[in-house]
This record gives sequence, C-alpha cells and structure tokens, in this order.
Amino acid sequence: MYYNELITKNDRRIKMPIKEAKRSYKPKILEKDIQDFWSHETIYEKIQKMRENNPKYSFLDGPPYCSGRIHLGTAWNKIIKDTFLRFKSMSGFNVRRQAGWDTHGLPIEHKVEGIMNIKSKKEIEDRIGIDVFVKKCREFAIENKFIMTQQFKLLGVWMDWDNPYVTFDTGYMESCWWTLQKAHQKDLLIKDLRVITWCPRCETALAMAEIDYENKDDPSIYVKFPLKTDDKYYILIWTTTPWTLPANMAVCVHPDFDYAYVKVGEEVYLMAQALIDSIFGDQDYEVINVVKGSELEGIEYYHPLLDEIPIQRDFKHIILPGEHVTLTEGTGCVHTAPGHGPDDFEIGKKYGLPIFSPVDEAGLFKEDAGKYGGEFVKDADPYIIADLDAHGLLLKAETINHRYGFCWRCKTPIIYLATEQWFLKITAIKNKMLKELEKVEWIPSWAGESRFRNWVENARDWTISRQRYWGIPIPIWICQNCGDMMVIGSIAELKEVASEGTIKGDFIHRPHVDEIIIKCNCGGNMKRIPDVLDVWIDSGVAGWAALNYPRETELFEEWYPYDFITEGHDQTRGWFYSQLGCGLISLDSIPYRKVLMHGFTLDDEGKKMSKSLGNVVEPDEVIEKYGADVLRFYLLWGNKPWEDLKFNWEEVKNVAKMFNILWNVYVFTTTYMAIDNFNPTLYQIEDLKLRDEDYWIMSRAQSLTKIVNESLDSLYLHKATRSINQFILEDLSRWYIRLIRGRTWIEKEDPDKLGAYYTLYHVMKQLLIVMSPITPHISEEIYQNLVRGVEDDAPESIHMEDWTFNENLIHEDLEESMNVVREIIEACARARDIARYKLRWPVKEVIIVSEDFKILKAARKLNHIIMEQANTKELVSSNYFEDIKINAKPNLKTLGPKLRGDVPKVAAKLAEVDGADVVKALESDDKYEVIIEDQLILLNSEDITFETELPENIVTADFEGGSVFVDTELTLEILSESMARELIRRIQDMRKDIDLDVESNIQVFLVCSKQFRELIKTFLGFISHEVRAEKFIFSPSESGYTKKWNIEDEEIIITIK
RNA sequence: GGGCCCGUGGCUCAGGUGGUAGAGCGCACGGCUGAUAACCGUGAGGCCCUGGGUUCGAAUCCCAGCGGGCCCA
Repeated sequence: MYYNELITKNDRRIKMPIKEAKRSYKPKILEKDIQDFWSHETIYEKIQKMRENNPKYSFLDGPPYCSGRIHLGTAWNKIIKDTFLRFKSMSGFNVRRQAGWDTHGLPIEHKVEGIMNIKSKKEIEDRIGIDVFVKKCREFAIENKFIMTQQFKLLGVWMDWDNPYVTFDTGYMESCWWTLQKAHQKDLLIKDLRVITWCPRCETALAMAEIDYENKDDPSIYVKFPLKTDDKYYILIWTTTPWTLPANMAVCVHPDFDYAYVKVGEEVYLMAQALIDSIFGDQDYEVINVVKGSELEGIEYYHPLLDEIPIQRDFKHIILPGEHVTLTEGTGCVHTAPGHGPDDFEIGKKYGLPIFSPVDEAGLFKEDAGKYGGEFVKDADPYIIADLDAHGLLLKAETINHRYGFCWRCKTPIIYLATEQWFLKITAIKNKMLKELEKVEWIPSWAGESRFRNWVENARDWTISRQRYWGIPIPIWICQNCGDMMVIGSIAELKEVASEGTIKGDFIHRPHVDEIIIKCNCGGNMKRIPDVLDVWIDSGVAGWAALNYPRETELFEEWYPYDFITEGHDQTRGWFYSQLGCGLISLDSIPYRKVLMHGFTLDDEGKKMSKSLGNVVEPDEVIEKYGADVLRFYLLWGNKPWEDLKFNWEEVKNVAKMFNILWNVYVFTTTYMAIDNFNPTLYQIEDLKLRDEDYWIMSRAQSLTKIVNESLDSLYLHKATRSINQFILEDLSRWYIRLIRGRTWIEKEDPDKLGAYYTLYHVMKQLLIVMSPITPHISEEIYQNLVRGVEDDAPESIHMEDWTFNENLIHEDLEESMNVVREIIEACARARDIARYKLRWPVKEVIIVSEDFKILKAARKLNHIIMEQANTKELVSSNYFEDIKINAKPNLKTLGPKLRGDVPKVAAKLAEVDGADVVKALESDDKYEVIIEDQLILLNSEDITFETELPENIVTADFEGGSVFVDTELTLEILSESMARELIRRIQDMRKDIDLDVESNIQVFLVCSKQFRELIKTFLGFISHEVRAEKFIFSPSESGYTKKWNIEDEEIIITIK
C-alpha cells in the first residue's frame, strides 16, 4: 500500500480487499511513503491523544548537541529510545517523549569562530562584538537543530519534535538560574582560588568532563636545584613541564621514604634511594649518606633561574613533606609550583606558600616571569632548558611519550592555572548523592553499582564558571562597592531588583544581561560576574527545566521524576552525573528511576569512528542502501545494548536478507489472498479446517510475542530482535509456508485452504505488531494492506494497536512435537541423500524408531506432516526396527587361541543362525551353545561380535533420540509418480520462464518415448491439474514456448502455449 | 596506580540463575524451487585467553595473570 492509494482509500471510505504486494522490497520509497502517511494523517499526535488518560510513563531525552549532523551513535541512541517508547505506548502507557537539544557552549563557539575566521578570544570582543557572536552561535544551533531533526525523522523516530526543550530558551535558562539560586541558598555555590584545568586557546576553565586524554611527546628533564647548605650539593628533581619551573616554590619529598646523598664525580645529589639506579645505574656513584624524607624538611635551596626571573629572589625555597610523592618515576623529589598543579596547590595552601602563577589567561608568561615574559608557556620550554643547561643545572634532558589532557573541543593541551572560579560544592553533598544512587535501577546493574558509583565517590567540587560568551550567564551580581552578592532565581525577580538595563528580547544572554545593574543596599552598583555556565549544568537541569518548573508546576507534578533515561557510557561522567548533582541541589533527589547505559558504535575493527581515521559510517549511508528499518533492526541486533557495537556491513546485509524473506512471505500471502479475494473477518474458526501446523504456528506467534514482550520490557533488546529473526526465518518462512504450500493450490472455497489463509493472516498480523516498535515502516506498510484492507474496525495505524498476547494459544507440547517432527523429516532427507534418492520421488515407506515415547507420540500426532514432507507412501513408528538383521561373528581375539582350527567351523555355524537368537541367549544366560561334530562349545558374550545388516533398499539416518529407516525400493507405481513430478517441475519452470500469470491456463505438447508416455499415463490428470493444462497432447507443436529436457536418460521436448 | 567492561570456530556474536559447546556469515559438496535476485541439507572448522581453586561436574562461580576497551588518577 503506498501513500497515494491510501489517500484514495480514506477519501472514499470504502473497504479495499487485500491487494497483491509489490514484487520486491524497496525500503526507500516505502519508508518515505509511510512517513508521509504518518505526518499527513498526524498519526503520532493521534496516538498521544489516544493514550492521554492512560497510566503515565515519563521519559527524558538526553539532549544531543547541535553541532552538525547526527552520527551512528546518536542514531543508535534515538533508535533505542524510539523502540522502547513505541513499545511502552502500545503496552498502554501515556508516554512523554519530548525531544531535547543541547545548544550552548564551546563546541558551537568553535564552529562559529571557524566560520567567522576568529583566531582569539580578544577578537570576539574587539573586532566582532559579543552581540554579533552570540547571535551567530544561536543561528548556528537553530540551523543544526533543524538538520538533525530531519535526520532523526528519517530514522522513523517518534518524539515531540515540534515542542522540544531547548537549552537556550529563556524559560529553560530561567529554570537553570533557579537551580543556582538553590545552590546558593544551600551554601553550595562558592568562589575560590584554585588550580584548575585551563584551555589557553579558549581562555577558559574546563571541567573534568571536558578533557580528553591522548598520548603526547613532552620534555623529560632532570634539574639540579643547588642546596644552600653546601656547595656542589643539589636536590635533584624531575619534570615534564619545564615552563612551570619559573613558578617553583618548593620541593616535596615523602617523609617515609629513604633519601640518599649520591656522589657522582665532584657533585652530590639528593634523591630517593630507590631511584638511584634508574638514573645513575650506568655510572660510578657513591652513596655517602641516607636519611628519611622527614629529616629533610626545611632545607633551603636556590631557585635555578634567579637570573632570568628576578622576582624569584624575593621568595624562600624549601624542602617540604608531601604524601603524594611516589617512587614510580623521577627522583622522589617533586618540583612544586602551587600556581600550576592541584597537589602543589594543596601543599602551598598548607604551608602558606605564595600561589605564584606568572601566566595569563592566554597561556602567555607575564612580566613577573622576567626573561620569558610574553612567551607562550609551552614555547618557552626549550629556552628554559637551554638556560638551565647554561647554568650547569641540567642533569639530563630527554623526551617522554605520556598521556596528557587536551581540551575536548579544540584539542589544545591543557595547562593547570591558579584562578578564581565559581564552584558547586559537590564534596559537601557527595554522601547524599551516593545514597540517592541506590534508588535507581541500572541496566546493566554494574553500570550503576560499580562504574557510576566509583565516579561519584571520586567526585570533586565542580568548576561551573566559564570565561566565554555562548552560554547561560551565571546569575550572580556583585556589588562593586561593598562586595555583597546576589543570586537571581527568576526573571520576575530580576525585573523587581534591576535598576538599569532592559529586560526584553534576548536580554538573558550575553552581552545584554551584563548591562543590567542592580542597586545594592549599600547604595553601590551590583554588576553581573562576566562568566557563563559550564554546559553540563544546562543539560543537568533538564529534568525540571523541560517541564517549565518552577515557573509552572502542572507538568512537573505529572511527570517528575522520570521513569526512564538511556545514554551512552560516556555519560557516566556527563549527564548521569550532572543530573544527579543538579537534582540534589534543586530538589534533594535524583531525577531518574531507570537507566539503560548503552555502548558506543565502533568501526568493524573495534576502533572509534573518527574523521581523521576515515572510518566513519553515516546513518544516511546505511539508510540509502538498506533503509531505516534495516538499520534499526541491525543496531538492536548486533550486540547487547550495553556493549560497544562494531559496525559491520556484512551483518547489515544479513539483516537486509531477513527483510527480503519477510517481504517474500508477504508477497506469497497476498498473492493467493488477493486472487481468492480472501477476507478473514467473514469466517469463524469453526467454519474452517485448521490443521496441527496451523495451531502450531499460532502458538509460536504467541510465544514470540511473549518473549519479545519480556525482552523489550527488560531492555534486552538483542533478545527481541534475535527471537524475531528466528521466527521469521525458521518458523514462518522455512517451515510453515513450506507446509501449507499445497493447500494454497486448492481451488474453490475449501475450508482447508481457508484455514491456512486464516492462520497465515492472523500470524502475520501478530508478527507485524510485534515488530512494529523495532521496524515501524515495513510493519505499517504491510498492515495497511493486509489488515486495514479487511478489518473494518482496525485502527488507522499499526502503532495504535494494543500490545497483547494470548497465553491460551500457546501449546508447548505442540511446539515441542513440531521440533521433533522437523528433526525426523531432516533425518529422512539425510537418509535419502545417502541413497542419492531425490526428494521429488516418493519412497515406499519410512519407519521411525525411537525408545522415547514423546518422539513416537509426536510422530503419530503429526504423521501427515511427515508423510507429506518426507514424501513417503507409508509411515510406521515403532520402538524397534524389526527388519534389521543381526549377524553374529566369532571374536577371533578370544576364540583363536581357544579353538584354533575349529574357528572357521564356529564361524560357519554362527552365519547360519539368526543373530537375534544369539543376542537373546547371551542376554539371559550369558552363554551360547554351538555343536560342531558332536562337540559342544560354549561361547560367552566376549567371544561373539555382532554386526547389523539392513535389508536391501533400506537407508537409515539418526536424529536426536531416534533413527529413521527409509525404504527406497523403486516400484513401477513410484517410478510413474516420480516421472510425473519431474515433468511437472519442468513445465512449471517453463511457465515461470515466460512469466505466465499464476492463474492462466496452458496447453502442453510433449514429445517423448513410448515408455515414458506409458509411465506417466496414469498421472495425466494430476499433471494437468498441477500445471493448469487444459489440453495435454503427445505431439510436437509449431508455435509456443519449446524447451528440450533430459529426465533421467529420457530426452523429451515440451512446448507450452 | 585505581575502577568498570570485554576475551567462545576465519568473521560477527548467542550461551542472565553451573549439566554433552550453539547460530549466522564465509568455505566445500549435494539438493530443492510458481513466495524466492531465494531457499534447504551435509561437511570441514573450537586447549570457550592462560593458570589455579570451589564442585560429582565450570564457557558459566571465585582468585591470580595476560591481552583489548572505557573512565579516572
């Protein structure tokens, strides 16, 4: 059913019977038509309305970042969400599925900088203007949001695309302000001087979540700091950041480690004893003294660059104890610059060292840095090394390759810098966070119980201020006069207190919000701090900001907290965490109840997809080739959802194959139903003849529904797809369709045929419903033709159907029996294969032998299926095979030595008797008597071996729990039928060659030998019926389609017209 | 250095609660075909990463190690 036809149908309000399906599956056209149908008929909206008064199921979309096009991982994420939510909706829930968009922050600022050819932060303020820059960022976000929405829609993802939450909306930002005000009220919002991770390119603070780690080459130098105590005595330090040496204030040693004075040549070095060999192993040295680290405290040394950095002469430099010192590398004496390292900073605070940091926000040395002033810190490394060398204070200079942090967006190596920033005091609420965690159900369980818990346990205070432009301005106003601080929680509140500046338009973004002045109680002017918020706060407040809370309370009360969220495992440190933190600050609770942590999509080698590696697979590319349904099915099929998925084109192809087979089943179904104008609603089950296989496939369909139901509900999505795959291929296509093929050929209104149609119809409908959350397009397509064509009261869309299954229709016994029967039939095929006896030729008899009562029962119950599929004239089942001949033979090993020359005589005797009697005798008495030449010989079970012998023409094969014996004796009657079938197949083949309509009749002309004619004579009626021949003439024809064939050794010429 | 996950035929993966190792793809051979640009059968191909332990019994549970990935220090 294609959309244009649908319009006609809806307009005319007439019932259309089932139509023959298009011959091949063309997902691109099909999916486009179905999506058009959904949007023109507003199906999504109707469903939301339909379920409005049902129990609620609230879901919160983790907002994708609007930086460009979606990638495979984002597609996977939305497909998981869509499948699960469609399932929940069909299961009777009123599902909230608002889409969300993350729009602020550095990634977009970077893109816009690129577009506008901006090289530095200064340019934004001086050349471009914050106003223009922010506007551009906003436009960029809107544009991408549009593009990405289109892409998600192409995947068939149903969300509320028209009313998403967007982090730059004024209302949304207002909710965020409210959260910060809450933090302030709880004393969790603080300003502090700390050493933080800093991007010198973006000139802003970065949170831990914004740092990527990669390997990098850095200098690795050993520097001698001269001790004041003795000439030629040095404390030896190691560093990979020479540029931090200008800010050196101390050296830390571990109080419990042993430190040695090592004499090498004329000089003496102080360092950890354990590390001497790693540095001086290949030289002559002498340890002249060993002391505990604690004894070194307070020893003074000279800064190594006093000439270059005069200001360092004003500071005192001493050795201090530090528990953080390790012996894994270096010298055990740690260069300490409180302005450039978190540990260093802690030491500095503890011992009252100056937090000296002669570096500005762009990473340039300031005047304080003396000679190096104006130099970019990293660029100064070689000069510093050279100067140290010139002073004779450089022991060794090497390079090291180690992991180092980079800005997640611009990939600039981060530096540590002491600055004043705003923090959320997460450390103060950490315990509460851990407790809240326990309320959440995690899939898989270790995602929460181990991984996330571990992250939260190590949480530090959260640096939330960014020295940037495109973000939510931090709503803190500070009095320029008295220093009082005010945190604004809503626009109304701001309006009330503002004394200067306008509150309209996009006032809430920079730079307009910066113009708003508040009068302080002291009479001074309060100005906003210039910072914007870390974007992770933006999405962290989505729980209530998306519901307009606290501005409105209605939605919030209905939907908060959320029943379900799902994101990738990178969100452990991201959204899972930011929501937890923000949730506790704002509402003292965690905003979500159930989390599926899903994996990443990797390339087929398991590597991350990245542009630089050129291994990126675009979702559009897959859709173009195979369609969205195939992509959806593949992504939910390839792996467990919480593991990383190696994207593999071969596997996608494999899934596409399954779709093709499903489509073939659909074509088969509709071909015959259309010809017969079948309408299942016109029949009661009592009017029809349903066979065992019909009840079986119905049972299987219900069982499938049950399994898929459980799998989807528990988010074991791979189990759902794999069960469906199994059902379509094994049960439906390879088995049921095969079994009913003969019945569909029956003409007239035969209850037997109608029974098959009826069953097929209902099974297909059930299957479509089960698949519809995963593959919404093809399910809808087939549904519209098959179901909507005949059922008056069928809902307008398959997605409006209720998800139900009927436990009463599940017959486990029958399903088990069918499994047995399939095995038996396969065994028959194997046996025939041994005898090279074609399946097309009937066999005289099949005997099933098993000692398992269940197997015999199954074979008897479903004997008609076995007879038909094994193509046998007779079927017998038994717990033994009576025609088997047992031959007894002497065991030469034991009898040889005993009987010597008599052995051949015994052998001859044994050959005469029935082996079965020998077996009996041995079983009862454990002996068998043989008389040769009046001599009685006693044989025991060791003396006799047995061989079984099958009668001629019998072939056998085993199956699980039994064996089949197939009698391949070729009687004249069987040969006749075989020839008839050979002929039929060839004529059918020719019908297909000339693409004849299934229903059209033909005339057959046959040229063959007299013997062949005799053979098939009795089957002429049968042949004519099978090939729809009106006439069957034994003579050549001048016209028509002619083909020459060989059947066995017979050459025949067939003509049809 | 710490936390978590993963390791099963050539490839992609099933095997939540211990009981004779499975599927698909690929390969080889055979068969079938009026739903079939299809399909079916058979075969080859496995120290279930390694080593210990628990157990009558371990791919599965425990411990240690090796390799890979992610996150953090």
